[in-house]
Amino acid sequence: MAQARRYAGGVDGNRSLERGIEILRAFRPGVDTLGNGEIAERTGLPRSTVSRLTRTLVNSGMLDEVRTERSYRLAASVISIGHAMRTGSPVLNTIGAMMRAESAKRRLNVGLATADRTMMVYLESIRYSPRAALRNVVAGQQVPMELTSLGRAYLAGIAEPERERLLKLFKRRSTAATKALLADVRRSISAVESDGFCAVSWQPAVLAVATPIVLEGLPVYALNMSLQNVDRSDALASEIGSYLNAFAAKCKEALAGREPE
Amino acid sequence: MAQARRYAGGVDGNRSLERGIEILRAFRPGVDTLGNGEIAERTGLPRSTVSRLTRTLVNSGMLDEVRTERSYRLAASVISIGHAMRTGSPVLNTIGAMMRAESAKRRLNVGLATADRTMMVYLESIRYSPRAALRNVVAGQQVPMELTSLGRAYLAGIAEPERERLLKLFKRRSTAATKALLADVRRSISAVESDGFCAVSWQPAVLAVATPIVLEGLPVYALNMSLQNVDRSDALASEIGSYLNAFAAKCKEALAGREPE
DNA sequence: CCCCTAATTCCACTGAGTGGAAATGCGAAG
DNA sequence: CTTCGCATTTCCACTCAGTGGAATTAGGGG
Repeated sequence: MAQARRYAGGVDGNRSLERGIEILRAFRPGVDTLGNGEIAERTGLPRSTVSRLTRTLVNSGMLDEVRTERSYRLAASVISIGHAMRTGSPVLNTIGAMMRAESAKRRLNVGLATADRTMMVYLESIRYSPRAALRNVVAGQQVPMELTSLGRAYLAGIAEPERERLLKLFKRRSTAATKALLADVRRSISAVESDGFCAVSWQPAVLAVATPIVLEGLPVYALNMSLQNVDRSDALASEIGSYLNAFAAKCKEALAGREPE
Repeated sequence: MAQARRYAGGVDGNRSLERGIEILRAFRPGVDTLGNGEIAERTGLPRSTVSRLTRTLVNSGMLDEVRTERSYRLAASVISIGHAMRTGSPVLNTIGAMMRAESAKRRLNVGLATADRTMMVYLESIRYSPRAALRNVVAGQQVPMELTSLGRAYLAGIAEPERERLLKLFKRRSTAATKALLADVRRSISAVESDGFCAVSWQPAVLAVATPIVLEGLPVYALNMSLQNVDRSDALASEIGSYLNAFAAKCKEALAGREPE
């Protein structure tokens, strides 16, 4: 009776685990609860399978069940694992404090991110604000790779084949202006290669510059500095860029010291 | 040849998914990389199984592989899921800003947490600091349930049978002073029932008071306020406690307004 | 109260997953 | 460069865990 479509993962890869992770991923930022039906829709999995997997995720503490509305939400466990990821990260451990100091010194925002598929994910984002009405740190927030300085610096830092693979994905998803966009992305990558950084303003009146951090045995990271409420100008971009280059050099030095550990 | 011990999960529950989650959990705060061997040791799973599951987790983006040292670390994906959890949380969305305002107004730390097994996990922790040398927000950080005001307030907020189940677990794990400790926990629970809050100083010179937040269709949360560099005094505790009660009432009002949504 | 919708459980089937053994890879020592 | 020793990965035959369509149950609205 079971007409399971043959699993493509082959000998490596565990189908149920993959599917369970897919279910967790179905909870995108902003969604609170999802019912099994919605999950089945979003993931394309059979409803009965979803029913069983969500139950397992509840038992494992990754989901909380909301009996009154027959639905689920991400449980606190996921942020404790996220916290473990951040405290484990040797890069964040080493340069987190430096980033804070630099933000205060230069009076601008400093961020550190790496890639999750086609998005950049902040590991840390320090917002400079003159008054202590500080923002909450947005660790975990995602921004699109192809539109941001962070993402383009990342692209400049990774190996050729992976870069081309990602560029193809952008082509597929952005509806309009693809050609101009891709050219712009490549221009940013060249800028990183020649100047060490690239500058982008994907949000109005925000100027951001970023540079890749490439270290053996670690994913490629991107470090950025940004400033709000300014007009984009090449002079300003290169000023911030020079700060960024200097700071990135200091970071790499610090990281080189503690890496072999 | 395969002599798999019969899976206890029965018809509900997916063994592979459970095991995969166990592997993610093996990365506790502070650990950077783990090899398959270490993971097998920590989880008690067969080495070959671990090998296959870690590969799946890499393919699913939850782990990064460090080829040079044949090991794995948590990938950025886990913090984006964590971020989704935080931005989805209706409680945090509603009272996050209020917490920040309250922290500034009362000049003390304000935190919001819920339970992950026997630990309390901060969803938000706003540290008051007179100078803007603010700390990074420690969302995701865990503190032991039985030793903290947060945890005891949580215990006071949950249903009887679940509470007794947890108390038994504490008995099992704490080596010394169990009896005195449990009595102390029960005293805190009584305090919550009579005064609305409990006060605990589990860290030297830090006074913390907490109160539960119980809402239909949501996990039980605990809200706390704390102050550093003070001596524990009942007068101070009840002063902060009254602030906390007032603030919690305001929070519950705000939450009642937006819950039915 | 009864229908309608959606989630859950049932069930027979089978291939996905298993774990011990063998092979492979990697680093260190000679 | 070769050999040894350890750890990880691959192989493989076996079988039970997992599957998904159908039946059932549970809610919620009229």
